[in-house]
Amino acid sequence: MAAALDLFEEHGYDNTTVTGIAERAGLAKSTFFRHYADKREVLFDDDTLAALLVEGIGAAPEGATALDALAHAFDRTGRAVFTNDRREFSARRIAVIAAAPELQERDALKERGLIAAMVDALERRGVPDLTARVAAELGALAFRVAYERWGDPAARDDFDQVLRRALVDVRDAGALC
Amino acid sequence: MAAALDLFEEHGYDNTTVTGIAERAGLAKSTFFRHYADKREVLFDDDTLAALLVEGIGAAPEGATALDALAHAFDRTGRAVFTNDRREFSARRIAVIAAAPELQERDALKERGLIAAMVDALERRGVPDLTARVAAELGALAFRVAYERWGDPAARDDFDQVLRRALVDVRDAGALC
DNA sequence: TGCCTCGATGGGACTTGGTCTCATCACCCT
DNA sequence: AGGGTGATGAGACCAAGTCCCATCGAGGCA
Repeated sequence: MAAALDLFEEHGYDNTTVTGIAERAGLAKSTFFRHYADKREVLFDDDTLAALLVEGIGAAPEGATALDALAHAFDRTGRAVFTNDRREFSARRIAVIAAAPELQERDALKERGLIAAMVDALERRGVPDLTARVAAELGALAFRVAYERWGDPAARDDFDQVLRRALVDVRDAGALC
Repeated sequence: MAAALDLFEEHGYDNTTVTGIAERAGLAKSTFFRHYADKREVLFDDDTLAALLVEGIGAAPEGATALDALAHAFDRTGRAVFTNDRREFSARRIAVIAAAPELQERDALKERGLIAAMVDALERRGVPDLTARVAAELGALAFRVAYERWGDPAARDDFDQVLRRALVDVRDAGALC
């Protein structure tokens, strides 16, 4: 993954071959595809996030609203996954993805997966379907906003704080619609 | 596009080759790629939707809130693009996309594009950034819900009615978060 | 020590998506 | 009749992704 990120930065996604990535990492092309389903996946292989979110939503206090359950899950998840030593990496990753449509595509799909997982977890709490979908969508938006803000080198707060703040901002903005 | 939809239904997306699609349509492979940027794009080549939405948002009455502007745009757009004779086609298209991850990926990216266009149009009306993002996200959700409901063969209403209804539902659900 | 198993890797053949170039063909204009 | 022009066909070519088989190294075991 590190080799891929380097090469994508240096030559662009399109001008980087899987053979090149593997070579740089000291592996064969076939070994690359044994670890990643395809070239895009090399920047998206994290499944732990969804699992943690689902668990956190399930563990939220009984009477919490949908967005409160999300806030609870975010608090438990944020700092665990996005440690401060990954901040610089996140910024580089965001920049590379923003420059390659194929990576944006994968990013959008992964986000859909996250949203679907959140909707599932909310519905298991008894939240009605459409409410769950709206809440998950807003949660995902807050997450994206937080990820961008946190990736800023000038930012100093931990991810969970940034995320909580973003969720409040999104909720407030939603009240103005 | 018709040839592709047929073959995707019959053999699945993965087991359909571009050569096969072109053959069925009486064309050469190179001609296919002259019309569509890639194999996925054959089901997503519609740019008019975004343009109509942007225009509709710009034309909404001055004092309207963000979601009201979206509702206005939806009213002008709905029936123009999604005529009743395309209802069956939409249902087939949805089913094919749901069965192929690569198509879902493209679908997710196109939706992001639509959202970005709506955010732009809203910001040009003076709507603050985060409010615009929330509104566009909710609008996209309403759009997706409406597209699904409208594709149901049992549905009888025109698309713009279904869409308006979906937007109200989403707004109500948002109030419960 | 020698043998065996097993998971991870390397290597290479093969299919398909996608790009590019060149030739051809139909049509239109004068 | 001739010459431009835009759409198409044909095929070479590259890279992504699949598949199969050979190899290697780390234990486990007699």
